[in-house]
Amino acid sequence: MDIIHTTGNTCINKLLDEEKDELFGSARNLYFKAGEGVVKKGASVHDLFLLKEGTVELILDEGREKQSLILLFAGEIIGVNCVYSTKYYRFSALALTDCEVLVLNYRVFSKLLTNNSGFSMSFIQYISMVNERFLNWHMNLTEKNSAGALAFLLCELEKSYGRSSFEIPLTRKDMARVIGFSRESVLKNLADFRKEGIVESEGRTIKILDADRLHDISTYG
Amino acid sequence: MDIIHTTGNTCINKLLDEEKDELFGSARNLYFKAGEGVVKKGASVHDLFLLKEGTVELILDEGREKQSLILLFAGEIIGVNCVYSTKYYRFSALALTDCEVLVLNYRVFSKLLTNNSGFSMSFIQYISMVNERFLNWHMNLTEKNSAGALAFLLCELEKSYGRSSFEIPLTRKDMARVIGFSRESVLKNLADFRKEGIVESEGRTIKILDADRLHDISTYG
DNA sequence: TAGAGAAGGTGTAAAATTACACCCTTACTT
DNA sequence: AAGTAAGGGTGTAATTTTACACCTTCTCTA
Repeated sequence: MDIIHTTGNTCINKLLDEEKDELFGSARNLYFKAGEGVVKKGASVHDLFLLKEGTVELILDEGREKQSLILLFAGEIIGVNCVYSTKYYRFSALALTDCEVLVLNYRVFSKLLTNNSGFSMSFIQYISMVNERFLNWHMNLTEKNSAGALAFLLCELEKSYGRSSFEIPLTRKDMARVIGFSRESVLKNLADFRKEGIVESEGRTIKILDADRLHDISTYG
Repeated sequence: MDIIHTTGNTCINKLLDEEKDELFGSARNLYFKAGEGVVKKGASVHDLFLLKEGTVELILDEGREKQSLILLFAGEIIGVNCVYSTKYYRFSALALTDCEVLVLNYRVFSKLLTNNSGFSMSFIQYISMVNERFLNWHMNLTEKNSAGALAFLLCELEKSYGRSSFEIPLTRKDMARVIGFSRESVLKNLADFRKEGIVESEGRTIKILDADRLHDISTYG
């Protein structure tokens, strides 16, 4: 199955220069340290948080926080689904790395959607793609066994960072939560991957040696 | 957790009378028998399928067809996420009951989105809500044990039909696929529910006796 | 009306995952 | 420098779910 993977939303490019000036002129930058909360579940959506740099994890921090929703990388609007539906965040976002967020003004954004039909059509495409990505992510993780889910996560990280060797922004416990399995399952599967020469891992440094094999495990696992 | 449950999309009500005439004038009705395929995964999205009557199941009919995506009831546009993203269906839709579908012309619909900003904003709200519903449905099923998942399904059906007693449009095997567990798990949990006086069930006739208890099992199961 | 097939149902065995217990190492704190 | 907390790691037991085997009922069809 193809993994739909937005490389960031492009709808803002549909704006005229003067509209961009208005949107960015009313925007401000926020910086978050790794581990900080970016948005809090239940809070009202006042503005749109465009993730310019870093990785965040979306979590449903309820009683049962077995599994996180998804990881978001640079280019995504955090909680874009909630902006025009519930108007409050349905989940929390946690910075996994240091993050830079551009806060776009809700009223300006909405006005531009209303006035510029090219922009609104492009935004419809964007949220449709985000929808697909969420669903795809979740289906990929929940239909798999623990090995397949871990392989999927590693493949996604490789793709997002564009390198086969990277520092994973998650502890083993975090990885378990993201893929919806136990910490022990992550450790055991990671040990298996090492034994079979599919990955090298030492602490947070992960190097994917056999991407094809990993992808197969992700697909058929 | 609140279950977001669209009672059908209302964005079409934002259209002017003449726009409605144009949209419905170019539309046609299709009728499907229970068991028939409504849309096929991989097919291009030519038009929008508005489900006027009946219940359909969305399935990712790949090799691993462990779990279906969601059930859709009257009022929903089938595959609305795909219309402006992938442009082809990412899943198949199967009629569980006899269905009536209103086929809306894609070009007319898109033109109205472009020309009527109130409609497009309302459509953005609609697809955001659909997004929420998909995610909520999936999270509810995958975070639960088999009893909780079955309880969730029964609660959703009760809510959709607006009655505590109904004919379930699914065989036990179907129910298993919808909630992502095995047929035996469904049967055993259903037997437990009967023993504990939570439901009565005889074949496809289901009567919910203790909705509160069922809801608790759904929430904490 | 006999037979096949689909559906509901249940017990037991097998498989997978989680939970627990415990180890080692590192890094931070006092 | 010792103590403690957090993270990585691994074996074994407990739990959950699935798989298998088998039975009954109902319906459709030859």
